Amino acid sequence: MSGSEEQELVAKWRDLLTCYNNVACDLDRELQDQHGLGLSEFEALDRLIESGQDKLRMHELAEGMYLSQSAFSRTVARLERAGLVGRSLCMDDRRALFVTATEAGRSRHAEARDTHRKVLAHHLS
Amino acid sequence: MSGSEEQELVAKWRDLLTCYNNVACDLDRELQDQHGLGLSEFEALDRLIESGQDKLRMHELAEGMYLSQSAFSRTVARLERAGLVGRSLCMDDRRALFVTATEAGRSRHAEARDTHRKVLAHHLS
DNA sequence: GTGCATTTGATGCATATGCATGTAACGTCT
DNA sequence: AGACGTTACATGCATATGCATCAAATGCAC
Repeated sequence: MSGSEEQELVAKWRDLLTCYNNVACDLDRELQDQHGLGLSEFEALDRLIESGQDKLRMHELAEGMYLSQSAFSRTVARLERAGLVGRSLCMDDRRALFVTATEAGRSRHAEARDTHRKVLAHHLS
Repeated sequence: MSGSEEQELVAKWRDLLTCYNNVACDLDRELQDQHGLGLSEFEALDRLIESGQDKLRMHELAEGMYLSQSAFSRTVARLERAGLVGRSLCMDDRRALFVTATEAGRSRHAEARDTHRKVLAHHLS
């Protein structure tokens, strides 16, 4: 790999690093301040509701998410503690858990969605 | 903002989120395992050495970095504890501190640089 | 069926982070 | 010179994260 290719690669990475942190930090702060939701909590809730499914297995919801399994587990636990999702046993496979958005979860998500989109538009347009 | 524009925006954000986390997580793990350096520590050391300056004020080094002031302060503190940088008083402005890479810092950086570039190339090419 | 690897989710632990705040030095204005 | 706002760093605190590990249920080979 040539020196200039390296430089390009590093520059690309630093852009990614900076851009991500700007957006993530701002997004997390806004969501937290205005809706009491962390970034990961919103992401999980958003994906759950946008899936159109009434309930998803933990594993299905975790799929495509950027978190480690443990961090995801705790994220859902926080959502549950906040009353925004519920968990129920899956009879087909008793290792698995279903996650469902509660009514409170749906309305919180609806409120937060505007903030989310606004911050994204501000940074990524 | 139309629905499809929103979708596009969200998709863009999720790509960024996923991509960043993949690279950052992998990079941090490799740097930590192979060289005992965290991602932020490497970034700080890299920027210090690449600057070509013998010493930089904390504030100058922090500039353009993605961390909060407190996180940056602790990152440099870790580098110092590891013997990879030194800090010295700035006589012009006694609030400021100079940061300098030690010999150990320079050689550690040289070792880690390959790993860094390799991981970046693997993810961003 | 039995044994064993695999899968699913939770948890202990160490650590990095952001926010708020503290401290000291600087600059300015009067 | 004195008062006051600003700047440069450090630190207390709460929290989110990853890794390793654990427990339980499942599947698979025999």
